[in-house]
Amino acid sequence: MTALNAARPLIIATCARPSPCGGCEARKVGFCAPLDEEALHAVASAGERRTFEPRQSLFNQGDPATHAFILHEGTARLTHLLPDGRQAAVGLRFGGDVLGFTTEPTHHLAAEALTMVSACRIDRHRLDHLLSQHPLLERHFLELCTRELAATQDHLVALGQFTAEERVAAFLISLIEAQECRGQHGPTYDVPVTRADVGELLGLTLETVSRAVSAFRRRGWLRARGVHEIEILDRNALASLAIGERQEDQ
Amino acid sequence: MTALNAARPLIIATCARPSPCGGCEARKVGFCAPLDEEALHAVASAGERRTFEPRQSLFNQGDPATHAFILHEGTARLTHLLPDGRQAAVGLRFGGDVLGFTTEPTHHLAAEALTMVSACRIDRHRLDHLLSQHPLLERHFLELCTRELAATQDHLVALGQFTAEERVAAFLISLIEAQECRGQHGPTYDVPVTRADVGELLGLTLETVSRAVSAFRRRGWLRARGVHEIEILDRNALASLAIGERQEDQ
DNA sequence: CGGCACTTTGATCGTGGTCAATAAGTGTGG
DNA sequence: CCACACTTATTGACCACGATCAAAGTGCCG
Repeated sequence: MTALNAARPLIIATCARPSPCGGCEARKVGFCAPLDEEALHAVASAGERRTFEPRQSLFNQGDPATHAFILHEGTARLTHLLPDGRQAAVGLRFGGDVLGFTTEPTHHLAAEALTMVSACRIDRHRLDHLLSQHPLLERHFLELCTRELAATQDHLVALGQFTAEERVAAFLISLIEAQECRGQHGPTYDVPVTRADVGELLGLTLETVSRAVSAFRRRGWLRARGVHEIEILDRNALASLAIGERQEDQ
Repeated sequence: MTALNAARPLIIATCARPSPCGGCEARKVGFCAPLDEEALHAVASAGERRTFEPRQSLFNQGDPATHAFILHEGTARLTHLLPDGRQAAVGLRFGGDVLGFTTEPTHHLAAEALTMVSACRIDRHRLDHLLSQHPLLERHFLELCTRELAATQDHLVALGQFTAEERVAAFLISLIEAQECRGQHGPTYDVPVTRADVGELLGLTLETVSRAVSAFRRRGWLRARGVHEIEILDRNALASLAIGERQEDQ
Protein backbone atom coordinates (compact mmCIF):
# COMPACT_ATOMS: atom_id res chain seq x y z
CA MET A 1 0.00 0.00 0.00
CA THR A 2 1.74 3.17 -1.17
CA ALA A 3 0.51 5.28 1.69
CA LEU A 4 1.75 8.75 0.94
CA ASN A 5 -0.69 9.82 -1.69
CA ALA A 6 -1.49 13.48 -1.89
CA ALA A 7 -5.17 13.07 -1.05
CA ARG A 8 -7.60 15.62 -2.41
CA PRO A 9 -11.33 16.02 -2.16
CA LEU A 10 -13.71 15.28 -4.96
CA ILE A 11 -13.80 18.17 -7.34
CA ILE A 12 -17.15 18.58 -8.95
CA ALA A 13 -16.11 21.99 -9.60
CA THR A 14 -12.96 23.73 -10.45
CA CYS A 15 -11.44 22.75 -13.75
CA ALA A 16 -9.97 26.02 -14.82
CA ARG A 17 -7.29 27.16 -12.41
CA PRO A 18 -6.00 30.63 -11.63
CA SER A 19 -2.82 31.79 -13.26
CA PRO A 20 -0.35 34.29 -11.84
CA CYS A 21 -0.66 36.74 -14.71
CA GLY A 22 -2.56 39.93 -14.03
CA GLY A 23 -4.46 42.05 -16.53
CA CYS A 24 -8.18 42.20 -17.07
CA GLU A 25 -10.54 40.29 -14.83
CA ALA A 26 -11.42 37.72 -17.44
CA ARG A 27 -7.81 36.75 -17.90
CA LYS A 28 -6.93 35.85 -14.38
CA VAL A 29 -8.45 32.43 -14.45
CA GLY A 30 -8.74 29.47 -16.71
CA PHE A 31 -9.49 29.91 -20.30
CA CYS A 32 -8.02 33.30 -20.95
CA ALA A 33 -4.98 32.93 -18.77
CA PRO A 34 -1.84 32.26 -20.79
CA LEU A 35 -2.94 33.13 -24.29
CA ASP A 36 -1.05 35.44 -26.51
CA GLU A 37 -2.71 38.65 -27.66
CA GLU A 38 -3.41 37.42 -31.11
CA ALA A 39 -5.17 34.22 -30.11
CA LEU A 40 -7.15 36.08 -27.49
CA HIS A 41 -8.37 38.57 -30.00
CA ALA A 42 -9.15 35.87 -32.53
CA VAL A 43 -11.30 33.97 -30.05
CA ALA A 44 -13.07 37.08 -28.85
CA SER A 45 -13.97 38.18 -32.35
CA ALA A 46 -14.97 34.71 -33.52
CA GLY A 47 -17.37 34.21 -30.64
CA GLU A 48 -20.51 35.96 -29.60
CA ARG A 49 -21.07 37.17 -26.04
CA ARG A 50 -24.30 35.96 -24.44
CA THR A 51 -25.83 36.16 -21.00
CA PHE A 52 -28.15 33.66 -19.33
CA GLU A 53 -30.62 33.92 -16.48
CA PRO A 54 -30.46 31.48 -13.56
CA ARG A 55 -32.00 28.14 -14.62
CA GLN A 56 -31.76 29.04 -18.28
CA SER A 57 -30.02 26.41 -20.35
CA LEU A 58 -26.98 27.14 -22.52
CA PHE A 59 -27.69 24.00 -24.51
CA ASN A 60 -29.85 20.91 -24.13
CA GLN A 61 -29.08 17.23 -24.20
CA GLY A 62 -29.58 16.04 -27.76
CA ASP A 63 -28.97 19.43 -29.37
CA PRO A 64 -26.61 19.36 -32.33
CA ALA A 65 -23.18 20.27 -31.00
CA THR A 66 -22.65 23.15 -33.38
CA HIS A 67 -21.24 25.49 -30.77
CA ALA A 68 -19.04 25.42 -27.71
CA PHE A 69 -19.22 27.91 -24.85
CA ILE A 70 -16.51 29.63 -22.89
CA LEU A 71 -17.83 30.58 -19.49
CA HIS A 72 -16.77 34.06 -18.36
CA GLU A 73 -18.86 34.81 -15.30
CA GLY A 74 -21.17 32.80 -13.11
CA THR A 75 -21.80 29.17 -12.34
CA ALA A 76 -23.31 26.49 -14.57
CA ARG A 77 -23.95 22.80 -14.18
CA LEU A 78 -23.79 19.91 -16.60
CA THR A 79 -26.61 17.37 -16.33
CA HIS A 80 -27.70 14.17 -17.97
CA LEU A 81 -31.29 13.01 -18.20
CA LEU A 82 -32.01 9.28 -18.27
CA PRO A 83 -34.81 7.86 -20.43
CA ASP A 84 -36.99 7.19 -17.39
CA GLY A 85 -36.66 10.72 -16.00
CA ARG A 86 -33.90 10.30 -13.47
CA GLN A 87 -31.45 13.16 -13.67
CA ALA A 88 -27.77 13.21 -12.80
CA ALA A 89 -25.45 16.18 -12.58
CA VAL A 90 -21.94 15.62 -13.80
CA GLY A 91 -20.31 18.73 -12.41
CA LEU A 92 -20.32 22.45 -11.85
CA ARG A 93 -18.47 24.84 -14.10
CA PHE A 94 -17.15 28.32 -13.35
CA GLY A 95 -15.48 31.22 -15.06
CA GLY A 96 -12.70 30.07 -17.39
CA ASP A 97 -14.21 26.66 -18.09
CA VAL A 98 -15.18 25.43 -21.53
CA LEU A 99 -18.57 23.79 -22.05
CA GLY A 100 -19.95 21.69 -24.85
CA PHE A 101 -16.63 20.87 -26.46
CA THR A 102 -17.30 17.34 -27.73
CA THR A 103 -16.25 15.03 -30.53
CA GLU A 104 -19.81 13.83 -30.99
CA PRO A 105 -22.40 15.37 -33.29
CA THR A 106 -24.87 16.13 -30.48
CA HIS A 107 -24.58 17.25 -26.90
CA HIS A 108 -24.77 14.31 -24.58
CA LEU A 109 -25.14 16.60 -21.58
CA ALA A 110 -27.18 19.71 -20.96
CA ALA A 111 -25.64 22.87 -19.55
CA GLU A 112 -27.74 25.04 -17.26
CA ALA A 113 -26.96 28.38 -15.66
CA LEU A 114 -27.23 28.41 -11.87
CA THR A 115 -26.44 32.07 -11.40
CA MET A 116 -26.39 34.87 -13.93
CA VAL A 117 -23.98 33.63 -16.53
CA SER A 118 -22.00 35.43 -19.16
CA ALA A 119 -20.47 33.20 -21.79
CA CYS A 120 -18.91 33.33 -25.21
CA ARG A 121 -20.65 31.15 -27.78
CA ILE A 122 -18.42 30.02 -30.59
CA ASP A 123 -19.02 27.91 -33.69
CA ARG A 124 -17.37 24.52 -33.50
CA HIS A 125 -15.87 24.69 -36.97
CA ARG A 126 -14.50 28.12 -36.35
CA LEU A 127 -13.11 26.96 -33.02
CA ASP A 128 -11.44 23.96 -34.65
CA HIS A 129 -9.91 26.31 -37.15
CA LEU A 130 -8.68 28.60 -34.40
CA LEU A 131 -7.17 25.66 -32.58
CA SER A 132 -5.12 24.64 -35.57
CA GLN A 133 -4.07 28.25 -36.15
CA HIS A 134 -2.97 28.89 -32.59
CA PRO A 135 -0.85 26.17 -31.02
CA LEU A 136 -0.92 27.90 -27.65
CA LEU A 137 -4.68 27.83 -27.71
CA GLU A 138 -4.77 24.15 -28.55
CA ARG A 139 -2.26 23.38 -25.84
CA HIS A 140 -4.42 25.29 -23.44
CA PHE A 141 -7.49 23.29 -24.40
CA LEU A 142 -5.60 20.06 -23.89
CA GLU A 143 -4.58 21.19 -20.44
CA LEU A 144 -8.10 22.24 -19.50
CA CYS A 145 -9.43 18.93 -20.74
CA THR A 146 -6.85 16.95 -18.80
CA ARG A 147 -7.75 18.81 -15.62
CA GLU A 148 -11.44 18.36 -16.22
CA LEU A 149 -10.81 14.66 -16.64
CA ALA A 150 -8.90 14.46 -13.36
CA ALA A 151 -11.70 16.31 -11.58
CA THR A 152 -14.31 13.96 -13.04
CA GLN A 153 -12.29 10.96 -11.95
CA ASP A 154 -12.17 12.31 -8.40
CA HIS A 155 -15.90 12.79 -8.50
CA LEU A 156 -16.25 9.21 -9.72
CA VAL A 157 -14.22 7.85 -6.83
CA ALA A 158 -16.45 9.76 -4.44
CA LEU A 159 -19.66 8.35 -5.91
CA GLY A 160 -18.20 4.87 -5.93
CA GLN A 161 -16.83 4.73 -2.41
CA PHE A 162 -18.00 7.61 -0.24
CA THR A 163 -20.80 7.61 2.29
CA ALA A 164 -23.47 10.31 2.16
CA GLU A 165 -21.72 12.54 4.67
CA GLU A 166 -18.35 12.13 2.98
CA ARG A 167 -19.87 13.16 -0.34
CA VAL A 168 -21.50 16.26 1.08
CA ALA A 169 -18.30 17.23 2.88
CA ALA A 170 -16.31 16.73 -0.32
CA PHE A 171 -18.81 18.84 -2.21
CA LEU A 172 -18.56 21.68 0.28
CA ILE A 173 -14.76 21.61 0.34
CA SER A 174 -14.46 21.66 -3.43
CA LEU A 175 -17.03 24.43 -3.66
CA ILE A 176 -14.96 26.43 -1.21
CA GLU A 177 -11.78 25.74 -3.13
CA ALA A 178 -13.37 26.84 -6.37
CA GLN A 179 -14.28 30.15 -4.76
CA GLU A 180 -10.85 30.62 -3.24
CA CYS A 181 -9.31 29.99 -6.65
CA ARG A 182 -11.38 32.88 -7.86
CA GLY A 183 -10.56 35.28 -5.06
CA GLN A 184 -13.47 34.61 -2.68
CA HIS A 185 -11.89 34.13 0.73
CA GLY A 186 -13.04 34.31 4.32
CA PRO A 187 -14.98 31.81 6.35
CA THR A 188 -18.24 32.61 4.55
CA TYR A 189 -18.99 31.17 1.13
CA ASP A 190 -22.06 31.12 -1.01
CA VAL A 191 -23.78 27.97 -2.13
CA PRO A 192 -25.43 28.73 -5.47
CA VAL A 193 -27.39 25.47 -5.53
CA THR A 194 -30.43 23.90 -3.88
CA ARG A 195 -30.32 20.71 -1.83
CA ALA A 196 -31.84 18.93 -4.79
CA ASP A 197 -29.05 20.12 -7.07
CA VAL A 198 -26.44 18.87 -4.62
CA GLY A 199 -28.27 15.57 -4.45
CA GLU A 200 -28.12 15.17 -8.20
CA LEU A 201 -24.40 15.90 -8.16
CA LEU A 202 -23.72 13.39 -5.42
CA GLY A 203 -26.14 10.60 -6.23
CA LEU A 204 -28.17 11.31 -3.10
CA THR A 205 -31.69 12.53 -2.40
CA LEU A 206 -32.25 16.06 -1.24
CA GLU A 207 -33.36 14.77 2.16
CA THR A 208 -30.09 12.96 2.68
CA VAL A 209 -28.13 16.08 1.72
CA SER A 210 -30.16 18.11 4.17
CA ARG A 211 -29.55 15.58 6.94
CA ALA A 212 -25.81 15.63 6.31
CA VAL A 213 -25.66 19.42 6.46
CA SER A 214 -27.73 19.37 9.63
CA ALA A 215 -25.35 16.85 11.16
CA PHE A 216 -22.37 19.10 10.33
CA ARG A 217 -24.18 22.03 11.86
CA ARG A 218 -25.01 20.04 15.00
CA ARG A 219 -21.32 19.14 15.35
CA GLY A 220 -20.36 22.80 15.08
CA TRP A 221 -18.51 22.36 11.79
CA LEU A 222 -20.46 25.05 9.99
CA ARG A 223 -23.25 27.60 10.42
CA ALA A 224 -25.90 28.83 8.00
CA ARG A 225 -25.75 32.54 7.11
CA GLY A 226 -28.88 33.14 5.13
CA VAL A 227 -30.03 30.36 2.84
CA HIS A 228 -27.38 30.16 0.22
CA GLU A 229 -24.44 31.11 2.33
CA ILE A 230 -22.51 29.09 4.86
CA GLU A 231 -19.83 29.91 7.38
CA ILE A 232 -17.20 27.23 7.82
CA LEU A 233 -16.20 26.74 11.45
CA ASP A 234 -14.14 23.54 11.31
CA ARG A 235 -12.68 23.13 7.90
CA ASN A 236 -10.32 20.37 8.96
CA ALA A 237 -13.14 18.15 10.10
CA LEU A 238 -14.89 18.57 6.76
CA ALA A 239 -11.67 18.10 4.83
CA SER A 240 -10.89 14.90 6.67
CA LEU A 241 -14.24 13.45 5.66
CA ALA A 242 -13.78 14.80 2.16
CA ILE A 243 -10.60 12.87 1.44
CA GLY A 244 -11.97 9.57 2.63
CA GLU A 245 -10.49 9.15 6.08
CA ARG A 246 -13.22 7.26 7.83
CA GLN A 247 -14.58 9.03 10.86
CA GLU A 248 -13.90 6.96 14.00
CA ASP A 249 -15.15 9.71 16.32
CA GLN A 250 -18.79 10.27 17.16
CA MET B 1 -38.00 17.00 -21.30
CA THR B 2 -36.04 16.62 -24.53
CA ALA B 3 -36.87 12.99 -24.97
CA LEU B 4 -34.93 11.93 -28.00
CA ASN B 5 -31.50 11.66 -26.51
CA ALA B 6 -29.18 9.13 -28.05
CA ALA B 7 -28.87 7.01 -24.93
CA ARG B 8 -25.70 5.06 -24.45
CA PRO B 9 -24.47 2.78 -21.72
CA LEU B 10 -21.84 3.75 -19.24
CA ILE B 11 -18.45 3.36 -20.77
CA ILE B 12 -15.82 2.34 -18.28
CA ALA B 13 -13.90 1.21 -21.15
CA THR B 14 -13.38 2.30 -24.66
CA CYS B 15 -11.81 5.70 -25.03
CA ALA B 16 -9.75 5.08 -28.12
CA ARG B 17 -11.95 4.29 -31.10
CA PRO B 18 -11.20 2.37 -34.26
CA SER B 19 -10.43 4.32 -37.38
CA PRO B 20 -11.12 3.24 -40.96
CA CYS B 21 -7.51 3.37 -42.06
CA GLY B 22 -5.79 0.02 -42.55
CA GLY B 23 -2.10 -0.68 -42.17
CA CYS B 24 -0.33 -2.33 -39.30
CA GLU B 25 -2.29 -3.71 -36.38
CA ALA B 26 -1.18 -0.99 -34.02
CA ARG B 27 -2.59 1.69 -36.26
CA LYS B 28 -6.11 0.50 -36.60
CA VAL B 29 -7.27 1.79 -33.28
CA GLY B 30 -6.88 4.76 -31.07
CA PHE B 31 -3.59 6.37 -30.53
CA CYS B 32 -1.83 5.53 -33.75
CA ALA B 33 -4.77 5.94 -36.04
CA PRO B 34 -4.51 9.15 -38.06
CA LEU B 35 -0.93 10.13 -37.51
CA ASP B 36 1.40 11.07 -40.26
CA GLU B 37 4.52 8.97 -40.81
CA GLU B 38 6.84 11.46 -39.28
CA ALA B 39 4.98 11.89 -36.01
CA LEU B 40 4.54 8.16 -35.76
CA HIS B 41 8.22 7.55 -36.12
CA ALA B 42 9.08 10.32 -33.72
CA VAL B 43 6.84 8.88 -31.02
CA ALA B 44 8.08 5.34 -31.57
CA SER B 45 11.72 6.34 -31.29
CA ALA B 46 11.18 8.66 -28.33
CA GLY B 47 9.42 5.98 -26.30
CA GLU B 48 10.54 2.66 -24.95
CA ARG B 49 8.52 -0.51 -25.45
CA ARG B 50 7.70 -2.41 -22.26
CA THR B 51 5.60 -5.43 -21.38
CA PHE B 52 3.77 -6.10 -18.14
CA GLU B 53 2.46 -9.27 -16.51
CA PRO B 54 -1.13 -9.47 -15.31
CA ARG B 55 -1.49 -7.58 -12.00
CA GLN B 56 1.79 -5.80 -12.53
CA SER B 57 1.51 -2.03 -12.18
CA LEU B 58 2.56 0.39 -14.89
CA PHE B 59 2.77 3.14 -12.31
CA ASN B 60 1.61 3.67 -8.75
CA GLN B 61 -0.46 6.34 -7.12
CA GLY B 62 1.92 8.97 -5.79
CA ASP B 63 4.73 8.20 -8.24
CA PRO B 64 6.25 11.25 -9.88
CA ALA B 65 4.51 11.65 -13.22
CA THR B 66 7.70 11.63 -15.23
CA HIS B 67 6.36 9.34 -17.95
CA ALA B 68 3.15 8.65 -19.83
CA PHE B 69 2.22 5.32 -21.39
CA ILE B 70 0.65 4.48 -24.70
CA LEU B 71 -1.12 1.15 -24.43
CA HIS B 72 -0.60 -1.10 -27.44
CA GLU B 73 -1.94 -4.50 -26.45
CA GLY B 74 -3.91 -5.79 -23.51
CA THR B 75 -6.18 -4.37 -20.84
CA ALA B 76 -5.28 -2.16 -17.90
CA ARG B 77 -7.25 -0.47 -15.18
CA LEU B 78 -6.89 2.82 -13.37
CA THR B 79 -7.45 2.75 -9.63
CA HIS B 80 -7.43 5.13 -6.73
CA LEU B 81 -6.67 4.12 -3.17
CA LEU B 82 -8.25 6.08 -0.34
CA PRO B 83 -6.35 6.81 2.88
CA ASP B 84 -8.38 4.25 4.82
CA GLY B 85 -7.78 1.43 2.36
CA ARG B 86 -10.92 1.57 0.26
CA GLN B 87 -10.11 1.21 -3.39
CA ALA B 88 -12.00 2.54 -6.40
CA ALA B 89 -11.42 1.80 -10.05
CA VAL B 90 -11.92 4.68 -12.43
CA GLY B 91 -11.96 2.77 -15.70
CA LEU B 92 -10.50 0.14 -17.98
CA ARG B 93 -8.10 1.04 -20.75
CA PHE B 94 -7.35 -0.87 -23.95
CA GLY B 95 -5.06 -0.73 -26.94
CA GLY B 96 -4.73 2.80 -28.29
CA ASP B 97 -5.42 4.53 -24.99
CA VAL B 98 -3.02 6.88 -23.26
CA LEU B 99 -2.32 6.45 -19.54
CA GLY B 100 -0.70 8.70 -17.02
CA PHE B 101 -0.96 11.90 -19.03
CA THR B 102 -1.53 14.46 -16.30
CA THR B 103 -0.85 18.10 -15.55
CA GLU B 104 0.09 17.29 -11.97
CA PRO B 105 3.57 16.42 -10.71
CA THR B 106 2.56 12.99 -9.39
CA HIS B 107 0.18 10.28 -10.54
CA HIS B 108 -3.08 10.56 -8.71
CA LEU B 109 -4.19 7.15 -10.01
CA ALA B 110 -2.39 3.85 -10.32
CA ALA B 111 -2.41 1.86 -13.56
CA GLU B 112 -2.41 -1.93 -13.34
CA ALA B 113 -2.23 -4.53 -16.10
CA LEU B 114 -5.13 -6.98 -16.12
CA THR B 115 -3.89 -9.09 -19.01
CA MET B 116 -0.46 -9.22 -20.59
CA VAL B 117 0.16 -5.64 -21.59
CA SER B 118 2.50 -4.12 -24.10
CA ALA B 119 2.93 -0.38 -23.79
CA CYS B 120 5.19 2.41 -24.88
CA ARG B 121 6.68 4.41 -22.02
CA ILE B 122 7.59 7.95 -22.92
CA ASP B 123 9.17 10.78 -20.99
CA ARG B 124 6.74 13.58 -20.24
CA HIS B 125 9.07 16.36 -21.32
CA ARG B 126 9.89 14.60 -24.54
CA LEU B 127 6.19 13.99 -25.11
CA ASP B 128 5.41 17.66 -24.51
CA HIS B 129 8.07 18.54 -27.00
CA LEU B 130 6.66 16.11 -29.55
CA LEU B 131 3.21 17.57 -29.05
CA SER B 132 4.38 21.06 -29.88
CA GLN B 133 6.34 19.76 -32.87
CA HIS B 134 3.48 17.76 -34.37
CA PRO B 135 0.13 19.53 -34.48
CA LEU B 136 -1.62 16.39 -35.68
CA LEU B 137 -0.38 14.53 -32.64
CA GLU B 138 -1.54 17.25 -30.30
CA ARG B 139 -4.93 17.37 -31.99
CA HIS B 140 -5.14 13.64 -31.56
CA PHE B 141 -4.37 13.87 -27.87
CA LEU B 142 -7.05 16.48 -27.43
CA GLU B 143 -9.55 14.22 -29.13
CA LEU B 144 -8.62 11.21 -27.03
CA CYS B 145 -8.88 13.30 -23.89
CA THR B 146 -12.28 14.64 -24.87
CA ARG B 147 -13.56 11.12 -25.46
CA GLU B 148 -12.09 9.86 -22.25
CA LEU B 149 -13.84 12.70 -20.48
CA ALA B 150 -17.18 11.80 -22.06
CA ALA B 151 -16.71 8.17 -21.08
CA THR B 152 -15.88 9.13 -17.50
CA GLN B 153 -18.97 11.34 -17.35
CA ASP B 154 -21.12 8.41 -18.47
CA HIS B 155 -19.56 6.29 -15.79
CA LEU B 156 -20.31 9.01 -13.29
CA VAL B 157 -23.97 9.12 -14.24
CA ALA B 158 -24.15 5.37 -13.76
CA LEU B 159 -22.63 5.48 -10.28
CA GLY B 160 -24.88 8.36 -9.34
CA GLN B 161 -28.20 6.99 -10.54
CA PHE B 162 -28.06 3.33 -11.49
CA THR B 163 -29.13 0.36 -9.40
CA ALA B 164 -26.76 -2.55 -8.92
CA GLU B 165 -28.19 -4.56 -11.80
CA GLU B 166 -28.18 -1.57 -14.12
CA ARG B 167 -24.53 -0.95 -13.36
CA VAL B 168 -23.52 -4.54 -14.02
CA ALA B 169 -25.52 -4.58 -17.25
CA ALA B 170 -23.90 -1.34 -18.33
CA PHE B 171 -20.50 -2.72 -17.53
CA LEU B 172 -21.11 -5.85 -19.60
CA ILE B 173 -22.45 -3.90 -22.56
CA SER B 174 -19.54 -1.50 -22.61
CA LEU B 175 -17.08 -4.36 -22.26
CA ILE B 176 -18.70 -6.00 -25.25
CA GLU B 177 -18.58 -2.79 -27.24
CA ALA B 178 -14.92 -2.30 -26.46
CA GLN B 179 -14.22 -5.76 -27.83
CA GLU B 180 -16.31 -5.22 -30.92
CA CYS B 181 -14.44 -1.98 -31.57
CA ARG B 182 -11.32 -4.07 -31.61
CA GLY B 183 -12.60 -6.83 -33.86
CA GLN B 184 -13.86 -9.35 -31.29
CA HIS B 185 -17.33 -10.34 -32.45
CA GLY B 186 -19.69 -13.21 -31.82
CA PRO B 187 -21.93 -13.91 -28.89
CA THR B 188 -19.00 -14.96 -26.71
CA TYR B 189 -16.77 -12.39 -25.05
CA ASP B 190 -14.07 -12.61 -22.47
CA VAL B 191 -14.20 -10.88 -19.14
CA PRO B 192 -10.63 -10.17 -18.08
CA VAL B 193 -11.60 -9.12 -14.56
CA THR B 194 -12.70 -10.70 -11.31
CA ARG B 195 -15.99 -9.95 -9.57
CA ALA B 196 -14.05 -7.85 -7.11
CA ASP B 197 -12.58 -5.78 -9.95
CA VAL B 198 -16.03 -5.17 -11.37
CA GLY B 199 -17.24 -4.21 -7.94
CA GLU B 200 -14.51 -1.60 -7.59
CA LEU B 201 -15.42 -0.17 -10.98
CA LEU B 202 -19.09 0.05 -10.15
CA GLY B 203 -19.07 1.01 -6.50
CA LEU B 204 -20.52 -2.36 -5.50
CA THR B 205 -19.28 -5.31 -3.47
CA LEU B 206 -18.20 -8.46 -5.24
CA GLU B 207 -21.17 -10.31 -3.77
CA THR B 208 -23.60 -7.85 -5.29
CA VAL B 209 -21.90 -8.18 -8.68
CA SER B 210 -22.13 -11.95 -8.42
CA ARG B 211 -25.82 -11.76 -7.54
CA ALA B 212 -26.53 -9.51 -10.51
CA VAL B 213 -24.76 -11.85 -12.93
CA SER B 214 -26.60 -14.82 -11.43
CA ALA B 215 -29.88 -12.99 -11.87
CA PHE B 216 -29.10 -12.33 -15.55
CA ARG B 217 -28.20 -16.00 -15.98
CA ARG B 218 -31.41 -17.10 -14.28
CA ARG B 219 -33.40 -14.90 -16.69
CA GLY B 220 -31.63 -16.47 -19.65
CA TRP B 221 -29.87 -13.27 -20.65
CA LEU B 222 -26.42 -14.80 -20.64
CA ARG B 223 -24.52 -18.01 -20.00
CA ALA B 224 -21.09 -18.64 -18.51
CA ARG B 225 -18.55 -20.28 -20.84
CA GLY B 226 -15.63 -21.05 -18.62
CA VAL B 227 -14.84 -18.56 -15.91
CA HIS B 228 -13.77 -15.48 -17.72
CA GLU B 229 -15.93 -15.84 -20.76
CA ILE B 230 -19.61 -15.16 -21.20
CA GLU B 231 -22.09 -15.84 -23.96
CA ILE B 232 -24.68 -13.13 -24.45
CA LEU B 233 -28.14 -14.53 -25.15
CA ASP B 234 -30.36 -11.46 -24.83
CA ARG B 235 -28.35 -8.38 -25.54
CA ASN B 236 -31.41 -6.14 -25.80
CA ALA B 237 -32.48 -6.93 -22.28
CA LEU B 238 -29.05 -6.04 -20.97
CA ALA B 239 -28.82 -2.94 -23.14
CA SER B 240 -32.17 -1.71 -21.93
CA LEU B 241 -31.00 -1.91 -18.32
CA ALA B 242 -27.69 -0.38 -19.32
CA ILE B 243 -29.14 2.87 -20.62
CA GLY B 244 -31.33 3.45 -17.61
CA GLU B 245 -34.77 2.41 -18.75
CA ARG B 246 -36.20 1.12 -15.53
CA GLN B 247 -37.20 -2.50 -15.67
CA GLU B 248 -40.94 -2.86 -15.17
CA ASP B 249 -40.85 -6.58 -15.92
CA GLN B 250 -39.29 -8.92 -13.46
C1' DC C 1 -50.57 38.76 3.69
C1' DG C 2 -50.83 34.76 0.69
C1' DG C 3 -48.56 31.71 -2.37
C1' DC C 4 -44.77 29.04 -3.54
C1' DA C 5 -40.36 26.97 -3.59
C1' DC C 6 -37.09 25.15 -0.70
C1' DT C 7 -35.63 23.01 3.68
C1' DT C 8 -35.91 20.32 7.72
C1' DT C 9 -37.26 16.46 10.41
C1' DG C 10 -39.59 12.13 11.34
C1' DA C 11 -41.21 7.27 10.36
C1' DT C 12 -40.81 3.37 7.62
C1' DC C 13 -38.99 0.47 3.91
C1' DG C 14 -35.76 -1.72 0.67
C1' DT C 15 -31.43 -2.17 -1.74
C1' DG C 16 -27.21 -3.44 -1.24
C1' DG C 17 -23.43 -4.17 2.42
C1' DT C 18 -21.59 -7.40 5.76
C1' DC C 19 -20.54 -11.76 7.60
C1' DA C 20 -20.27 -16.54 6.84
C1' DA C 21 -20.31 -21.03 4.69
C1' DT C 22 -19.84 -23.73 0.59
C1' DA C 23 -18.54 -24.56 -4.14
C1' DA C 24 -15.88 -24.21 -8.11
C1' DG C 25 -11.70 -23.24 -10.43
C1' DT C 26 -6.48 -23.02 -10.74
C1' DG C 27 -1.84 -24.16 -9.89
C1' DT C 28 1.84 -26.96 -7.56
C1' DG C 29 4.16 -30.89 -6.00
C1' DG C 30 4.11 -35.79 -4.80
C1' DC D 1 -3.06 -38.48 -11.89
C1' DC D 2 -4.63 -37.02 -7.65
C1' DA D 3 -3.97 -34.39 -3.26
C1' DC D 4 -3.59 -30.07 -1.43
C1' DA D 5 -3.52 -25.20 -1.03
C1' DC D 6 -5.26 -21.10 -2.56
C1' DT D 7 -7.94 -17.87 -5.05
C1' DT D 8 -12.37 -16.69 -6.92
C1' DA D 9 -17.40 -17.32 -7.20
C1' DT D 10 -21.87 -18.35 -5.35
C1' DT D 11 -25.48 -18.31 -2.08
C1' DG D 12 -27.75 -17.38 2.32
C1' DA D 13 -28.97 -14.74 6.61
C1' DC D 14 -28.98 -10.51 8.66
C1' DC D 15 -28.30 -5.57 9.08
C1' DA D 16 -27.66 -0.57 8.04
C1' DC D 17 -27.53 3.32 5.17
C1' DG D 18 -29.95 5.99 2.51
C1' DA D 19 -34.53 6.20 -0.25
C1' DT D 20 -39.24 7.03 0.16
C1' DC D 21 -43.31 8.98 1.99
C1' DA D 22 -45.23 12.48 4.78
C1' DA D 23 -45.71 16.70 7.40
C1' DA D 24 -44.09 20.90 9.32
C1' DG D 25 -41.21 24.82 9.04
C1' DT D 26 -38.76 28.74 6.70
C1' DG D 27 -37.75 32.27 3.57
C1' DC D 28 -38.85 34.95 -0.57
C1' DC D 29 -41.59 37.58 -3.90
C1' DG D 30 -45.79 39.41 -5.60
